[in-house]
Amino acid sequence: MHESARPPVMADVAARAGVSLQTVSRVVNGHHAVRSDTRERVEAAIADLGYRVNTAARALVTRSSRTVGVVGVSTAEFGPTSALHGLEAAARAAGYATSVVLLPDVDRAAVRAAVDNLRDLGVDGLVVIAPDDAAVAALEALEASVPVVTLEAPLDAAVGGALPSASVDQERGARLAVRHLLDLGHETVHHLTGPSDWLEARSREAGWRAELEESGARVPEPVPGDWSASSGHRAAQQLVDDGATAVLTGNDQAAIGLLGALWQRGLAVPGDVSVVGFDDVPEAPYLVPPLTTVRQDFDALGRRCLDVLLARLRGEEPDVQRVEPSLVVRLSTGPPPRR
Amino acid sequence: MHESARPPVMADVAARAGVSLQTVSRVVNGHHAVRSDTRERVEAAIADLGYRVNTAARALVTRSSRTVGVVGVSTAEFGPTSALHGLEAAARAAGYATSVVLLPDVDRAAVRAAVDNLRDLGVDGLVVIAPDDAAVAALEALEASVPVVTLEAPLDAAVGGALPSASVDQERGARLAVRHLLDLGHETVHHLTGPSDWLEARSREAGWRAELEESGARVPEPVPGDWSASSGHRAAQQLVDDGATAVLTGNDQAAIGLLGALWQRGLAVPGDVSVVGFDDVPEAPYLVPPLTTVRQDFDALGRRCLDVLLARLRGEEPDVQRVEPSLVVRLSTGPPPRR
DNA sequence: GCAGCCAGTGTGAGCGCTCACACGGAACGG
DNA sequence: CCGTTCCGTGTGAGCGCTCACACTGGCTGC
Repeated sequence: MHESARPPVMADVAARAGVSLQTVSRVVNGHHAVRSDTRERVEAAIADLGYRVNTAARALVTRSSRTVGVVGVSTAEFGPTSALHGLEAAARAAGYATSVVLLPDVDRAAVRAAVDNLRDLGVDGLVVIAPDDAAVAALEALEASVPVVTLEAPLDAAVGGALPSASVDQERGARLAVRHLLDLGHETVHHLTGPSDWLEARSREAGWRAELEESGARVPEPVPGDWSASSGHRAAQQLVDDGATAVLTGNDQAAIGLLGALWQRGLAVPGDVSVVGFDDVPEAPYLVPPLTTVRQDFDALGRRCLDVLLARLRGEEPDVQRVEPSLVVRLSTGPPPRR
Repeated sequence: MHESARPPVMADVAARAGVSLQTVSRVVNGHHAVRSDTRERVEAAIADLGYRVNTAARALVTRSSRTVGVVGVSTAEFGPTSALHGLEAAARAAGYATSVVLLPDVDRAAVRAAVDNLRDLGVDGLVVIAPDDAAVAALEALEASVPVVTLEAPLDAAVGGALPSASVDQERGARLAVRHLLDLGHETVHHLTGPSDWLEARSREAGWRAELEESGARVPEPVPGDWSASSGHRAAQQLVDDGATAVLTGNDQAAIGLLGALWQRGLAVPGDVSVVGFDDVPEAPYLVPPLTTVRQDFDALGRRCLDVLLARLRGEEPDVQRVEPSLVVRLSTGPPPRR
């Protein structure tokens, strides 16, 4: 390692190895047409000098920054966070850097601004982990300028042209949960929804409704929630008033809130009310009582999502990737109370 | 907006506005020495053409990418995640992009590789949200090459040269919790620690110990944990065997695990055992029972951390930033059981 | 035996921008 | 009325790299 004011550039390496710039470039980029002793000489020079390629210069000429941009929601929720982790790991493995913009509010203007930020950075592709209507709407227009993939915006989204995406089969997850509860003997299953402008929330609700209808069970009015524990807490009263014996919540956070509220009212879970969450957060097995929930592999989802993006960057028309959810039965579900 | 194969460049704008390249550059960079009608003409041309500056070209010549790199741990935990959100928001507000590397394992080699990745990207500065010993050790050597700031690695860290940092006063937080429990009448307070190679965990333990000692209370053997709910769950038996009546856990996740385990054993909280967490995750008020915990403002922490980094980029020697924690008393703490 | 080929290397140009500097002209003092 | 200052603008060079192409020499093929 030499210490000098200016970091070494390719020309320094070329001079030291006694070759041309072009040859150094070939070595750096793993080009095959280089004799192996030449390659070794260049590699030695690179190591001696502590040379590192200048990404800005490379990006300028190749018009590619080998960076993917991620637009996400600024919540510390388990799902989006884990998906980001999976995505970043996959991107890094594929030689891409990851630039993020985390939005507190996912309105149309904010998404648009975030996308512009990222585009100015020269990202090769974009992933949006915020599949609510505003985000999707903001995305539709600019599809042409840079490849965009969404996480959790299924093909059947009611909005115009389908964006390529990776998603968990939410509908199936919800059906699994409803089936489980009906099989336990519950007459019907109540649903505490996620925010209705989220595609995921709508898919879960659709699955819940479909499974109930197909089983000939009454479909109770869904109770609106917003993913948060506090919304689960607030919803408890209405669910109790409705005489719910089984509740499918939009996610585990909401289930936690509901569990807390039921406990405060002296209601037993699952004795009086069975509760199923959605996500399987790491704490789920340790809640009081341990939570039955629909497990989603967010990490895999993030990886899949990157696969879709890379396929698009290669010019392919990738399929929508589906990740299968599964039901994890713990102690928060049981037979309905006897009348 | 004109559609064309090549996106417009500065020269196109210059031609359209009838000025030189340099003048366009001045307008784009908000330079003052431009007559206002010239500026308006240039701005109109920019808007017409849909021109956007090419960051790669700018970075090449300015040797600054206006990007900060963040190295974090790949856990969906509330603290690091929220800090990242705060950091990114602050960076964006300051006109910086944020590139992340999220590591599943924070060993020395991984941190080094992550830092190299980010450095190759040309980041102006680096934030490390993974203040365990391995990370700090990996950081020490390269301090010179790029400004580094750590989140949660306090000045008094036992390791060599202090890195600039922003951190919550963990010791004070732990003292607050211990004080609260002693005031309730507990003879002493047990501690379920975080991983011992984490600086935060050690600070919390130090605060816990100091407060006990200063109060003349017995200092029980701390029980080792790793931040996870499952470690809290596992620790329950030992704590019960030790006759603990009050436990301070390393974080809220561990508290959740402990709460679950106590419930399974039929022990009442706070009747038999009082529990205090650390972090104040959004679910804390809804746990069974609602959790008394030490609140940390991670979002503010992230913002502060970026302030420190920006100060360093301006060439200042910033102070270590401290964020004050506070105790949030809920229902998981009460007087000790009567004998 | 010479056209043809390919592996291995070098050459020149240029990606889009900012920097240091040069330059003309209005404003101002003496 | 001329030197000095400033404002507004333009000029040339060059950041570090990759691209398309040109070149060399040893090899195959008929």
